[in-house]
Order: sequence, then C-alpha cells, then structure tokens
Amino acid sequence: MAEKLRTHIEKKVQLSDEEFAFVLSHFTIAEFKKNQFIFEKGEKVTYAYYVVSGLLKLLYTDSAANQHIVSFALEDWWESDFYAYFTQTRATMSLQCLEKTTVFCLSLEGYQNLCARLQKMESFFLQKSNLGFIGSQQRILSLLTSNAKERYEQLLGQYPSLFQRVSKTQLAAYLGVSRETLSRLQK
Amino acid sequence: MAEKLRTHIEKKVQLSDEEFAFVLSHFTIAEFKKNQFIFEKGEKVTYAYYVVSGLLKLLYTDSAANQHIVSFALEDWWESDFYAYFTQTRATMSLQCLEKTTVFCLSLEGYQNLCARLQKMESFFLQKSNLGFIGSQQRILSLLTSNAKERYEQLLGQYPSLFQRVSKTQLAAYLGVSRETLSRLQK
DNA sequence: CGCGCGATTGAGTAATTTCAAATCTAGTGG
DNA sequence: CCACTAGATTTGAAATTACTCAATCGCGCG
Repeated sequence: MAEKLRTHIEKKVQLSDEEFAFVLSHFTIAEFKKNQFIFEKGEKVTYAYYVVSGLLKLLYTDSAANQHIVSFALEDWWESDFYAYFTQTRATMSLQCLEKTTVFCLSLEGYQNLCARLQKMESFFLQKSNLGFIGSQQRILSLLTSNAKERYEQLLGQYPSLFQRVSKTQLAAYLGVSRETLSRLQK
Repeated sequence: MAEKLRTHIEKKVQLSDEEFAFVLSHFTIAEFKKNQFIFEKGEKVTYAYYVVSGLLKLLYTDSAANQHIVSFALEDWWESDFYAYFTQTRATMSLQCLEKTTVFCLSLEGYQNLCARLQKMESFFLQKSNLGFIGSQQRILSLLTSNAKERYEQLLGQYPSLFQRVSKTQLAAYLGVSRETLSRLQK
C-alpha cells in the first residue's frame, strides 16, 4: 500500500527511507464501497485523495439534476474538488466510487506542511499540477474541436480500460453527450 | 516593468531585493506587434511568457483550418503551449497577439533553476499551476453543463473587459460556437 | 421464471451549423 | 464632406446534429 505511493512519488523525485516515512506520516488511509460518496456537493472538502486501487468519478450535478463527469480517477491518480480543497470552501462537485476503492488522504495542512518542509514534495506536487493543467487543457481542446464521435474515439484510445469498468451512461456523462447519442455513435 | 512582475509574484510570496534581482535575472523582455505570432504550431517553444501589457490568444487550428481559442492571456497572465514547453517538443498550438503586447520570457532552464534555487519561486509556480488547473476544470464544467448562451453570459460576467478588446469572431472561437450563432445569441 | 437495470431504437423537436447575402463600420483618399 | 473599400457583423434559409421522451430489448440474478 505504502510502497505503491512511494513508487508513484519516486517516478518524479527520489526519497530516502526517512523522507518517505515523513511523507507517509501525513497521510491516512481509507476504503470506500462501490457507489459510496467520498464527499458530496455542499460538504467541506477535508482531503485530497491518492487512489491506490479502484475507480472514482468527480461529478457535477446541474440544476436539472443531470450528472456531468469532470474526471475519472484511476489507480495512481490524485483527485478532489481542488477549488474547495485549496480555498477551504464547500464542494461544488461530488466524489463518488465507481468501484470499491482504497485511497490515501492528505489534508490541506498536511499538503502545506509537506511542501514547506520537504522541497522534493513541493517539486513533486508542482510536476503533478503542471501535468493536471496540461491534461485539462487538452480536454478543453477536445471539447472545442471534436464532435461527440471523435471524442469517444479519443477516450477509447487514451483509456481503453475505462470501457470495461464503467457503464455507457457514465462515459456519456464524461463525453458531454446524452447516453442515447453515445449509443448511436458506436457503429 | 520589473516592478509589475515583482508585485505580481509578491501577491503569493514575499521576496527580498536580492531575491527579486535573482529572479529577474532569469527573464528577458520582449515586445510584439498586434497580430504577430510569438510562436506557431510546429515550432519549438522556448519560453513561458508573463504578460506585462497587451493581450494574447492561445489557439489551435484544426484540420479544416478552423481556429479554436484555448485561452486568452490578459495582463498578469502566464501563457505558453505548456505541454510543448515542459516536454521540449514542437508546439501543437500557436500564441498570437491580439494587441501590441509586452512580455517577460522565461526559458525552461530558467524555470527549473529558479525552482531549484529559490523555494519561494517553486511555491509561487505551484500556486499558479494549481489555480490554472482549477480554472481549466471550471472551463470544462462550463462546456459540459452550459449551452452557448449560458457560456456567453458566464464569460461576460468573468471578463467583461474582453468584450471591448476582442472581436466577436474571437469570442465565438473561445466559446466553441460559430460566429453566426454567437451573433444570434446576443438578444 | 420474472424482476430490474442498463443499453438500444424510434420519432419528433430543439439547437447549431453551413453557406450565402446583406448590412454595418472605421479608415483612406479625393 | 463624400465616396470607397476591407473587414467584421448580422440575417436568412436549409441541412445537420444532438436532445428528449417513450418504448423495447438483453441479460444477470434471486
């Protein structure tokens, strides 16, 4: 469990045993059942989450009660409502498990303390944040330039494993089309 | 000019005079004319840019030669094709001036050196990156949940100054609708 | 066997695009 | 002051795309 986190971090920065022990001391571990909410819209967002195993969706529910999926979080992903997390405000989105999921939890104080005390971790988070930003920008580009069918194929190419693990309804909510439209595209 | 950059950075982290002089030594300054490209698709992306004054657009040209605007960069914004910048690959997007624009330029080595030698700057970039990520996610949410008219109104509320400074065609390319549709929405 | 959920199909409707034409606007030169 | 031009914006009409709502299908499970 902890080894998984360490391997993940060490893809970006190398840590001594003591350093990793220090890092680990900032996390708690938690397990959630399939369909369970880690947090819901309107709640305080206490943690950022590192997914050890399982699968999450970060979703927004609009005024007509339609769900829109902002992102899926697979193994090794970091997820939260980062706006609410960093500004210590209430969540505008919800984080829900699509499978039984194990996560490491990092509070904002933990995050800030890690960054302040161990520059390698600040560097790690900076690299992660840059990658997250770039990924989001590519998603924007995909939404701007591609129609539903092309977006479907891009997702299929990028994360084929999702197609075994989540329902078509979920994929449609991520792609930004109705499930009926998605159904009609698959030919 | 340099004072502007300093004030901008010091909104996040405090710097001594020597520290700021060190920071500044990593930047060069450049000025571009209206409509000039800072870099184009296919070129190497040498710098990230801090906009002192003026206005930029980061744009993607699709296979049908349609332009899509990934973001506008107003005064005090940082802009580049960050994927190409960080991975030292060729640009997939172009960066063009909508007005005469003055920027500070930071090379990747400069960025990395600053981060390594001055933790405050790594902290600064981390905060900026987090905000950039959050902003991108909100744009995704806007594209997923809102129709063209709602997106138009959101933009109007968020950056009213854009409406004096850029053509409707540019706004349409940002919002993800044809300029004809945008024109019909304005009632 | 029958229930229940997700996926698919059909039909009508709404939103957006495309292409073409008309209109407006700012700047230029006579 | 006026005419002219280039570019941007608006309008019109037809075609396309996606949505909604309703009905049906398919399949795993008790």
